[in-house]
Amino acid sequence: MKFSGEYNVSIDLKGRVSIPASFRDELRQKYDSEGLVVTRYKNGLVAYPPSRWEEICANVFSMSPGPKREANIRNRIAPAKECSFNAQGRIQIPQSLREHAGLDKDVVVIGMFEKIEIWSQIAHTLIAAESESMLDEDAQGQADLGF
Amino acid sequence: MKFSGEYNVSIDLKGRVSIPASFRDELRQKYDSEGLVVTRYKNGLVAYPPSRWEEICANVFSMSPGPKREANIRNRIAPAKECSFNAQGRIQIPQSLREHAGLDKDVVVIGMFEKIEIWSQIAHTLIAAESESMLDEDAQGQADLGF
DNA sequence: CATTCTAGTGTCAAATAGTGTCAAGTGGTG
DNA sequence: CACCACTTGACACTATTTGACACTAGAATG
Repeated sequence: MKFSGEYNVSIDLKGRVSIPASFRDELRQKYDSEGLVVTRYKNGLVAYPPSRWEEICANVFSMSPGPKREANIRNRIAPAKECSFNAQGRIQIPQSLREHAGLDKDVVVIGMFEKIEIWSQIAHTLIAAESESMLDEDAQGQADLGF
Repeated sequence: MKFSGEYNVSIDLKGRVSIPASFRDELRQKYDSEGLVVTRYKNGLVAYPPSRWEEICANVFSMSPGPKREANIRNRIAPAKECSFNAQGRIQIPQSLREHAGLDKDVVVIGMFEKIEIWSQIAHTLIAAESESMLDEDAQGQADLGF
């Protein structure tokens, strides 16, 4: 059972986000971890179990020098921060990441199997609507998938 | 734990930039240093622990004479300035470097493992957006890396 | 040569951000 | 409907960052 499900959670006045208990259980059991590595992703955030993050970093650092490697380092690796849970299961998200994602009061946390996405409610509404219309336009593709 | 994380800091009216406490701790512990060597880098600035800077200088000076060696000396080595922290953890950035990077009020400081980059907010927003669209366009590549 | 400007320094104190913890809400489950 | 686990808001406390101001050194001006 990987991370899954969509949760509306709130952010407290100091920038801490509650991570759903089911995700914390999963992390403890499958990854033996009490925290997450959070970084930028599009105009939201993404969080990985620390062990997964190490693998990703190793992959990026082994790329040959060039603009793609640099873009990954600049926009994914460098802004990343390991955040651990407090007694209430909240993580403190650094200010720069909160600003990047426009987090403020209402936040959506989504289990994406190997990773967890974190969006502001607004950004999530937008991206979900966009995805929905993409699916709409491809009735055949959807049918082929069995939907 | 090398330098990492992205911080929005401000520059005071005399051109001093606050360096995040986590970077200062790292410098003190791993490099036994109370300052940074700052120089030009693209249209921003980059800062190194003094011991790393010595190595870089040695590498440049051992190049065989030619336009590349000269360009390195002219644009990287010559403009560099060692800046030490004041009691509040700020460094004074020379005027010529501030002008080069267009620093004015809002500044972004980014930990890049062995070095620290310093950008004006505007320049950083631009470069990050550029990097982001490069990553966006290569979904396959990103998936291969494990993101 | 005296005076005025400007850039830079040192320091203080206010403002802001982050941490730890408690207890009140909330919603799901039996 | 009562219980329980989870989530949320709140508060006190600490650490960090920021704005302000007085002071110094050196350059520019008359």
